[in-house]
Amino acid sequence: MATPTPQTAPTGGLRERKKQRTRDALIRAALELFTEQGYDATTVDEIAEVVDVSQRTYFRYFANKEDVAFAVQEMVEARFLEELSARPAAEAPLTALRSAVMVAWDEIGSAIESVIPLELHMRSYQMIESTPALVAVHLRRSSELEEQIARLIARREGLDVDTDPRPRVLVAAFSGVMRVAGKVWGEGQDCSVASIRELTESYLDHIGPAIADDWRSHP
Amino acid sequence: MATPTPQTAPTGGLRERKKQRTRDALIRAALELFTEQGYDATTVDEIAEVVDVSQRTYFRYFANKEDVAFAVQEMVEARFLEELSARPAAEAPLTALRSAVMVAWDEIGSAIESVIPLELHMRSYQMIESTPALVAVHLRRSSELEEQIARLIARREGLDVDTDPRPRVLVAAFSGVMRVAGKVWGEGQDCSVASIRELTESYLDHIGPAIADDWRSHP
DNA sequence: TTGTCAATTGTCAGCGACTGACATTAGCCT
DNA sequence: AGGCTAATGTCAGTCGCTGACAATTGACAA
Repeated sequence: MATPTPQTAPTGGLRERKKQRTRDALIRAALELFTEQGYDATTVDEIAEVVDVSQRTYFRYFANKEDVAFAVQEMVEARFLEELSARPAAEAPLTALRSAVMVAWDEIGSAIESVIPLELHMRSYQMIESTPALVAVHLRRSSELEEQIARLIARREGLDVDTDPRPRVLVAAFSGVMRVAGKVWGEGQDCSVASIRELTESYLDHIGPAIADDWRSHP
Repeated sequence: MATPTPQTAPTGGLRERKKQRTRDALIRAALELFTEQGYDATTVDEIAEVVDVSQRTYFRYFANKEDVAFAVQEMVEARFLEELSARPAAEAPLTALRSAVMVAWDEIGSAIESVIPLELHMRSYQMIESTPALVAVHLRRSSELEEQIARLIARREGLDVDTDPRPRVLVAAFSGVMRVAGKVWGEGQDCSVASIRELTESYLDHIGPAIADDWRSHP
């Protein structure tokens, strides 16, 4: 109580660095095992053994077996939110979302590399999309992110999310499209960053026309 | 091999009726326990005990603890798909989706009552929305439904889902909006069927305007 | 009715995810 | 060096879930 708020050493301590290393090692080991032998065929004990820690320690870093698969995604999402907050207020909502995604895709690469090889991350993404248990978690996480995005958009436009349905509706539509783009990408061959960037861009361009009623007159 | 395909009695057998009764009893018991004490606080053994069957038998009817919570939803979804297939080809895609939802909402009530009280189903829906593990499963199920809907829409319009992105994009946007409507309803007070019907209708009306760029000029 | 066949269920053993409790180790700070 | 506390290991136990095998029970023909 009387301590000057020591607060677990800001950054410099050996302890902190060691913890970070263990965490990164767990992520790397987990993703490697998941992508090689499959998620279900991998046990938490295996992951812990590779990193040479006890199973109990794994569960002190990650709440469950699934969470470790999304540790990198979490970084990406945080990056996207930052980018969205930084978009000029003059941009229309959908435009701001689109721009933020594009900028984020260009910048996250290096951030990811600091934890795991980018190629491993790409393979992990596809692994998630083809593992029912992880698809479910991924969707839930996405919907939580949507709520945050909706609130950001509402703030930009000076609206209240609980009164005006447009922020949530727009974000719901936007996210749905993003998800489909990611899914289609995962099913395709080209697993490069450029590929998903293009696909995303193309799909976002279709959102307007798809809502319009007369598909037959605009083929 | 030489048998004239007996195939587990079409409908009339005592065996079939008994199975159906057990299944319904499991659903009812599970939903009652889930809504009363919470999903996590309920064990599969408890559910089985109420129905007076072994835990093993429960798992012969449902693949896991989560599935039983969505047994009724499954009926509703099947009903919606039927309704959508029956919409006249002249209707525009988004219009057909909207109409199918509305008609489905008006008709499923009685079908649900044949298994569990409608009020229990409504409470279950809110229970699902407030249980992270179930939210995840719900979203995954929804996304699988989306794929089916997209293919239906594509067929209506004579398109190929793998070539033309519009069916999936539209359905993604549509489903996102539906989900938000359901979520907002779950958080509100009025848990009647009429209430969710109206909310859905209203939210679907906003999808067009929300995509448009100039929110500030149309408050 | 009775006996045979197949479907349903119960029992049991066991794995893997996860958690609380407590002992042990190891960075940190004076 | 020595005490403090955070991080880790160990252990026991619960719960979800599954395979294997035995017991029961409806279905159907002789």
